Amino acid sequence: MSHHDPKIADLNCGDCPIRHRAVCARCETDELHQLEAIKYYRSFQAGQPVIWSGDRMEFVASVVTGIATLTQTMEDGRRQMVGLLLPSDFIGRPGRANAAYDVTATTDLVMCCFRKKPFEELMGSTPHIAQRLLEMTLDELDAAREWMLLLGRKTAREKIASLLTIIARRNASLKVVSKGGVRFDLPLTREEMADYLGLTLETVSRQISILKREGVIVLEGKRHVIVPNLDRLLEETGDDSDGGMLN
Amino acid sequence: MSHHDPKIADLNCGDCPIRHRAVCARCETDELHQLEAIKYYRSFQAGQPVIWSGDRMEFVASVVTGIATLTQTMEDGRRQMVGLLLPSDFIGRPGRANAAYDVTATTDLVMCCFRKKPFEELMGSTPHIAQRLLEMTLDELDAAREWMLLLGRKTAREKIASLLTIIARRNASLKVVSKGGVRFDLPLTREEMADYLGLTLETVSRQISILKREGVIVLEGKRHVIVPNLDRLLEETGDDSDGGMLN
DNA sequence: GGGATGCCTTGACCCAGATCAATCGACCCG
DNA sequence: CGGGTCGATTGATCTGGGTCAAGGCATCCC
Repeated sequence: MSHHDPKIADLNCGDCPIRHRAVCARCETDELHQLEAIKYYRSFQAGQPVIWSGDRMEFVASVVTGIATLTQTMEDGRRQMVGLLLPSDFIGRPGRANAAYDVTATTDLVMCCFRKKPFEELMGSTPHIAQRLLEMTLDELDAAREWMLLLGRKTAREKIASLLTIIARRNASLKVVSKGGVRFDLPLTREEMADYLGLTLETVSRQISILKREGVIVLEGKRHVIVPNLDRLLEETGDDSDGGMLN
Repeated sequence: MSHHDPKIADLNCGDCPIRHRAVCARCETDELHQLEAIKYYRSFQAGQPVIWSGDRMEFVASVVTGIATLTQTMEDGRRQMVGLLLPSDFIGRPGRANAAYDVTATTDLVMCCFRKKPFEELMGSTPHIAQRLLEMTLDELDAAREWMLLLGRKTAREKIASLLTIIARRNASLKVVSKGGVRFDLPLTREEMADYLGLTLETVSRQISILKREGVIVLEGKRHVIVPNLDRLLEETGDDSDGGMLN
């Protein structure tokens, strides 16, 4: 990835791919300059840890490119992923000194970081940042609650179908194939999928095989998924079929 | 409850029991007067629905006394509780027209409501409200993520112990008995506990019986719980024993 | 070429928790 | 008082997904 991303360190906020979806989305140009003054980029390779739970956090950040995960671990090693961070998602919590979760880069990752102290000060004087952060946090809360339904009540098959649907929906790099079909790469290993879904990796593997056998999905290698008919996949999620007109 | 709460409708914000923990916690007296001008109280009896998912919501609110629940339901009837709203907790989402969850009063409930439109305007002009709401939303997000770990990875016994611990910790009406022990009333039926924990009501009942048989808890009637040794209960939750020094 | 490693798949078996069903007790009401 | 309702308990049985174990298939490195 980095070899055709030559000068991300010099990236101008105006040209930033997440300019209109990240915490800075609502900022006017002068506010953007203030953020620009305290920002710096950090890159991580796929698989690298970004922070461990309990570590002191000197910064908050936005994901620019790549994918990171938030994970909680119990003493005996049981793990539950509690968040999937895609481009424009926010990492860290203003007003908290230590990380509450393990953060890991699952693909190559570029983050736009702000030192915490100046960011917090800027938030006090720039309502546009605080407003956007509130909005993003409310969205994350909704996503967390949807995930609670999945973890508490869905079957293994429904969990897999739901995860594939979410990746298909949120992933910018997806390609449309034919009418009603899409294709995309899985950004997670089977084990990471299991950690996200509250399953074991064996069950994930088996359910994917079953969906493949039934023609709901087609695999090209282990990671590339083709969904010939997205509606068909949607039926398997257990969710309200009619997209549930919220908002 | 209402017979010794004679004039809640006339309650002055200065005397409000949730004055220092709700959305209004950070407000100065003049800001409080502005909120006071648009507030009104609503009461619900135990068991009454407050709103159904999808309904138009004309207000946002704080829980003043009592307990409400947020629940999601799948078409086939599977239910998952996604939030437990205790006094000072906030209901509704600024900027959203329709409710995303079913809200139900599980005990007699009094809410302090604000019509949505004026509240949103006030939020724009009163950073103290938006700040506090952001803080509360971040706390709820953390709670939701802790619940994701419970739903995805804990055993039935650990789930019950965790729920009892949370109720013991958050419940103001709890009494301390002897050294290291507490007693309190369960605000939920077995079925509601099951909906919260991602279990069936039979499993909830069985696990409670087992904890009782082992002396971890003592029941007085169906609803009143005595925990002779809170540390003992804590050991059963599966959580880090040392309260996990965050923040 | 031939290990070694990482990720994935598949099979055999088992068990925690779901399901189905009967019973109990507290409370209410005619 | 007897019958109905609602919540809770307990038993018997079943099963979805966990656990344990054996390969498979790339990729990498000596």
